[in-house]
Amino acid sequence: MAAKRGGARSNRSQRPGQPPRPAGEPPLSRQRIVATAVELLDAQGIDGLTMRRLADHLGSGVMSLYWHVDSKEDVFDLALDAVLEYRGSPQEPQSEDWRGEIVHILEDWRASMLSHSWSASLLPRRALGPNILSRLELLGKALSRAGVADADINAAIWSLWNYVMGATITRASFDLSDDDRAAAQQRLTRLSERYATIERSRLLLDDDWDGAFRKGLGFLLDGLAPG
Amino acid sequence: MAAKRGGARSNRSQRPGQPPRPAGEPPLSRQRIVATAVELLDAQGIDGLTMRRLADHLGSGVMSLYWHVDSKEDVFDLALDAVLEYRGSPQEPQSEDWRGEIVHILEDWRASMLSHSWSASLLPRRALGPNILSRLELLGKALSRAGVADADINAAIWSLWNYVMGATITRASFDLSDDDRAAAQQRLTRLSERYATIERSRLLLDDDWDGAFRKGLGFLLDGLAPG
DNA sequence: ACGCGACTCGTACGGCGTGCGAGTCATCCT
DNA sequence: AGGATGACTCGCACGCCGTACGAGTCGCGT
Repeated sequence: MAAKRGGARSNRSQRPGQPPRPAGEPPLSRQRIVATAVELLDAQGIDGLTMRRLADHLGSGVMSLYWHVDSKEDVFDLALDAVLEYRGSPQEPQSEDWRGEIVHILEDWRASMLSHSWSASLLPRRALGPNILSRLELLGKALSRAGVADADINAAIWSLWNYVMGATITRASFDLSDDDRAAAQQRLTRLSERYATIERSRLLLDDDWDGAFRKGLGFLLDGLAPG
Repeated sequence: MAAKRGGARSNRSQRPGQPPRPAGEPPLSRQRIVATAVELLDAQGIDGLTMRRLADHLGSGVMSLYWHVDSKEDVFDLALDAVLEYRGSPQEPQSEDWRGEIVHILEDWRASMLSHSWSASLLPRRALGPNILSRLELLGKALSRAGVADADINAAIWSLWNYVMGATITRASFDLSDDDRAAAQQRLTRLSERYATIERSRLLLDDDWDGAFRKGLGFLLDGLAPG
């Protein structure tokens, strides 16, 4: 009763005969809306997505969107899950190199999110879509094969999830402000008595994000499955 | 030139003689604005903070706020940093239990953010305020004392930061949806062939967040400073 | 012929952040 | 004393937002 219509739209294409579309635009559909939303988000960031702009890009009226989606929140959810689809190696390698496999899963995850940088700051407040769950499942399987005790599996999964989320979100948000970071480091230097250690290590200037990600992930995996 | 006035407001209280305030409200000030913003955020969440509401609670006109802050973004920044102030143990323990110390720093950090749950989803897109830097400095010192090599210090700091951020953000966002999680787990069960592993481990039902946080942190520290 | 469901969309409402410029009042300079 | 200055407050108005509502179109089953 809340919305005009509950959840399951998408009776797409059950249209029996081809309805001759004039020429201009293909018909509106959930998929087309989501795809366009992702484009817009990629191009303009989170604030760049408005229902009006979305409708413009689709060549439709604003309110038509609401037949296919429940709300703008809904659009965010769909766009996020769409972007996080996992195209893993097609033939399950099932190798014994569980560590390499886990690293691969997580690096791919991070890469997916970083190539749509809005997704990092979006994910925290959204539900887990099916594509996210698939990734978690994959991770769980790999950990299990790696010999992590059943009792530790959940903690292990969450640890890795936490690490990846934190790293990705941090990376995505620092990315934007390149000379801000230089400025910040300078501020540190000026106050070097208060921030001696991180000033010395040049924490804010270090920009080998990928290396740092791998290194930290290595530490974590060392702890998770020693030997 | 961008804003009417750059950064350094805050010539507060340099007023020579007490200007006799009538009785009603104390004068507007950056501090009062930030404090009220935090109250509002705590009570109503991120969307609950609007400039109009903020002004109402302060008993002032909306536009008066803009004398003291640059923009709503500015208010967010200030509120975030205010909430993340570290009130550590007053007498630096300087103990040899570096591990306990690190755990304490990070648990306190997490607790600070969780007690203002909006902060978790806000932090990703903001600059590092002085209070955040202080915490990083503390962490760096402790790691250094723990014997982490200079070359690894940055990676270690970021690893712990990532872990804490990820864990906190995840916790804060899952918190809100308690039976959503039950529903999600049920969905898993229905599709148990696709999600066998995480269904079996009851990943989505496990709600010992604090325990999982400590456990995962333990893993990471094991990897960071073995022995 | 007619109703019905799927779908589209114009209008309108209430709320938002904030630019602008006018108003108040204590202080300082002459 | 008189005027200028600067700190601060605030009402108005603009353009944008998400979306409730209800009217309109069109192909189909009867």
